[in-house]
Amino acid sequence: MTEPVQTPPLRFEGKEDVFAALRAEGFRVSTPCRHVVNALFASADPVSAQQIAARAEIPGADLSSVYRNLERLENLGVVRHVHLGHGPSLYMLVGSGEREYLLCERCGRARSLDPTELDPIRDQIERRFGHRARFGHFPIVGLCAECAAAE
Amino acid sequence: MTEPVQTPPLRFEGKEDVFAALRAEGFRVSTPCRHVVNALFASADPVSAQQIAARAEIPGADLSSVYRNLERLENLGVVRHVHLGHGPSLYMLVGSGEREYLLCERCGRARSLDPTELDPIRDQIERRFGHRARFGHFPIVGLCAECAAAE
DNA sequence: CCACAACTGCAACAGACTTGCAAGAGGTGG
DNA sequence: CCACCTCTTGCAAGTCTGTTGCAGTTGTGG
Repeated sequence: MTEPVQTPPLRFEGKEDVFAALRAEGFRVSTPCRHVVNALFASADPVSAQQIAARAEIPGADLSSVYRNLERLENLGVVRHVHLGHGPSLYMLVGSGEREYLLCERCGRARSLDPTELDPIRDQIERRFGHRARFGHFPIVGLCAECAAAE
Repeated sequence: MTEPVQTPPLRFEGKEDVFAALRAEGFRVSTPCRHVVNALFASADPVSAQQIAARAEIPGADLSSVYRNLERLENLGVVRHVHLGHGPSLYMLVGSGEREYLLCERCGRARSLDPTELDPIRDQIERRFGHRARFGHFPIVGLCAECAAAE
């Protein structure tokens, strides 16, 4: 009925791992589900639910099913979404373990980082302001090197 | 017709400065406009358009007018808005000059900073990743000291 | 291959804006 | 101080993103 709570630290090397994890939790691997997972594995950049639904692969993919599958995958720890301010949420694979992101507000590309890479920055912010930054859910928005050069 | 492009580096010490700036740009200072400016000056924390419209001060304040005024004020450089992920955009006074914000995703409070305070952090990010972070439009989201302690 | 709960697809709904337009009201010139 | 002109308003309708209810369909364990 409701989604299960949390996942053990799983690793997802490929689609089959994701499907296996879903089945292990009692979820079913349906056609729309496969479609969403395929879309996520097919794109290096974060994608919106609209973009997933619009893929040629399955013409009649229903948006609500896409959202429901994304939500499930997010609960499973396979997917994360970020908010770029305006526009829809963008979904991306977490891969294995926690990731944090530098998001370019111009080209929309996300650069994935190991959280330890941002620890010095997080520490510096906490030391100075007592604010514990969480870049996992809300990435560091700005301009990537290319877009900054093009400004 | 359309909003003018950008503003010179103005300082807004109080409501009257804002009204004067509006008039100087050819805009009119109407009742809903005053209402929005009053609401912004009355609140230390960022507020949503809904909250502004709902103020007791003027019962029949129309949401679309609030949005239109906020947009104008933002073009004028008086107001900035931030996205807390879910929920509506939150609007706040820029005050004088640029500001950057630490936003608590739990209590919604924004801590206003002088941009120079974040320069070391911005520099460190740029040095390591070539990513030019812009915290003005999208603040650093995380937990403020109190909420972090309560976790 | 069966049964049955987990999904799907559809349609309606919700929240946050946005837009079109006729009516109304700042404010400036006379 | 009044008239006029244009900027603004208020309302209604529309858009966009996402959510929910429900009847029908379909994976899956047995």
